[in-house]
Amino acid sequence: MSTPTDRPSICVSLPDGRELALPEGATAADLAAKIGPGLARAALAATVDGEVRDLARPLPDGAEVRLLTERDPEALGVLRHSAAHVLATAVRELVPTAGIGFGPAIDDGFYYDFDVPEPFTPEQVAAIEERMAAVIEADHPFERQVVSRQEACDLFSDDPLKLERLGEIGDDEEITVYRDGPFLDLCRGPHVPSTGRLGHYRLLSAAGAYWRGDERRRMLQRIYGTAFFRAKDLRAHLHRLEEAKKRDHRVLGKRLDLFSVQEEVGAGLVLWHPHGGRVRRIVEDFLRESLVAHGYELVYTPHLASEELYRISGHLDVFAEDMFPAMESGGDRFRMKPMNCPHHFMIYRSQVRSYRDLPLRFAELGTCYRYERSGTLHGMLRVRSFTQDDAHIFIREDQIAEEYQRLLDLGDHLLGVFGYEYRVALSTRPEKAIGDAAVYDAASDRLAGVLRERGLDYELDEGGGAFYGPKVDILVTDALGREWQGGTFQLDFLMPERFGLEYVGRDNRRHQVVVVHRTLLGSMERFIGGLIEHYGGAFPLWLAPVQVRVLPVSEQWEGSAAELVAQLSAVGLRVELDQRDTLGYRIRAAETMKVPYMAIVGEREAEAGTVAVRARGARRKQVAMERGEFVSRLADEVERRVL
RNA sequence: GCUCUGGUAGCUCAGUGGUAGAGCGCUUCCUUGGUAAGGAAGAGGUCGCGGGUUCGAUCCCCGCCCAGAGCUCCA
Repeated sequence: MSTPTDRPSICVSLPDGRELALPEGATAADLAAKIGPGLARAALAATVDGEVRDLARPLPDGAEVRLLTERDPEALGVLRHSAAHVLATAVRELVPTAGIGFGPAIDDGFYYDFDVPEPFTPEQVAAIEERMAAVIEADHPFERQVVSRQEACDLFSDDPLKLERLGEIGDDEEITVYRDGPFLDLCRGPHVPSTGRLGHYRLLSAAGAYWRGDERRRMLQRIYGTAFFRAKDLRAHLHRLEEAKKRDHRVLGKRLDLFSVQEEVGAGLVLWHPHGGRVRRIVEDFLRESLVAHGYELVYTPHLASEELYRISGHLDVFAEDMFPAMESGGDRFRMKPMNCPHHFMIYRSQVRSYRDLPLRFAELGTCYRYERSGTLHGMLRVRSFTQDDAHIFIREDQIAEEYQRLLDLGDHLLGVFGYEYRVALSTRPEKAIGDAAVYDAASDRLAGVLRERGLDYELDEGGGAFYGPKVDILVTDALGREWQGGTFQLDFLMPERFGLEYVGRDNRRHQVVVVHRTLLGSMERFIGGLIEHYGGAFPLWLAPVQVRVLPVSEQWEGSAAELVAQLSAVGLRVELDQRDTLGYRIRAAETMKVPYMAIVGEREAEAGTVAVRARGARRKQVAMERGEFVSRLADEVERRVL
């Protein structure tokens, strides 16, 4: 389409379907200006036919253009990537010899990797952050320039990291550099129009990171930061980080006396203290009860096995590094078990199974041992000895869909009780898959069908499945909005073959079973570590290690208080009598230990046969209650597992 | 495993080349207290472990162990 003017023009379309004519060479910024001065000020970047671009780039004729302001989620990534450049600008000004790695935007902010002789000190990071303010103040425009390979090589001749990256850019790709004031970077962009658009940012930490994420290569120094459009959002983010620190299960685990990890015992080996043990036992009891109700058989298997077992499973070849070394005894070699699967397979194999027996569901709270690398250990969340809520389900191929329905029912029930939101992901056949691709894909399709049927808006991870079968993952979101692995249901077509797991069909022939490996909570360690953070240590009544503290106002009322303790214990409540020091002191102690209820007994209560009930966090808003009513209310709250 | 930082009383931490301190907690005594710390006294330490330097090391140096942040890894 051409217009009868002497200036050639282009036409672009907007998200609302409107079309606008612009002079040839007009940029997205020009477009914004044409639409209105407000948008011209607010625009940060644009999507052009779906690709995010700088505002300053000329628009192609016929493009679909969407102008991005701080309201668009894509804009935040652009802002953060630009913040990374500002960070690098500041670093270069303070340390001119610093080599420049990569500086991407990430989920919660951005980072930049620098090649410097010494790690950054906290003082340096503070100085860099201050320097960034000057770069922003200067309001340098981000200038994009397309250069030839030779020009780029010349520009970055003293920066080997950039030259290496340059070498990887194909001849068919455009090489672009971006400049903001003194800083020039090899970068694909896009960026906000100028450094002045950065407002609310914070540098968070500095630590080593391998160049290209490869542990065989040199270590660079990475600085992490975050940036937002609004001060409020930055504040909220920093607050969330603070909150996460306060909820750290390692800190709470110590303060609430739940667990410890001690040098003399060994790294990654968790000791469950009595109160942690109570929480675990309650979770386990609830889990076992749910499993039995869902048709599982509970099995038990030893903590170690002959190495031969792992030779059959094939794990010895692939995962020997991650297993504890062998123990020799009487000429046999034994290993601490790194997983329960082979043991359960041996139980399955111990007799001839009929198609009528299937599905067969073996569940075990199975303790496993894996020699995780020292740097990966983390409180209860990454350990070397852990108890999986493991199960192996043996089914016929035609039972896949129904079994996954049951699994999702069970998962939904369990996670709901703990107050977790979750989402689901399906991982399908990777390149390296073994066996019949058609069988794999048919199974994936069936799983997808199940998820659709349940109305689940699942995420598809194409090619993310294991080489032996597709899987469905449950990803839970905790109270702070963080995501955890919340269960995985893994189909396996390989192990049945390796172990010869068969059933006799209606046709009186042997057929291979299909195995589902599944865990719902993961491991007791990881799950309860996660629960501690989810609840911030304030467990709901049904899980709380101590549910009630009875506090006599003075020694005089101890007898009456003891009667109440007996009444509460009689219905199975976990109750303590606290008779130390002053009442104020004991209230403070109960709050600190996050005990759900305080039951106070003084003259008034002793005489009236009542109790003054103060709930955790309720300050002075306490209520007087008949004792019987108090007991039955708590019993009911436990029974219904109120959150 | 790698880089950096750290390890002092049960906990949180201060401190020093001449064998060590606080607060909380614990024990005992006084107080019998009505809603987030009443008062006093006392006990409690191989200053992570092993070497080295030094007249002398908790402190300086080396190795190891453990922890933290990040990287890498996670059947």
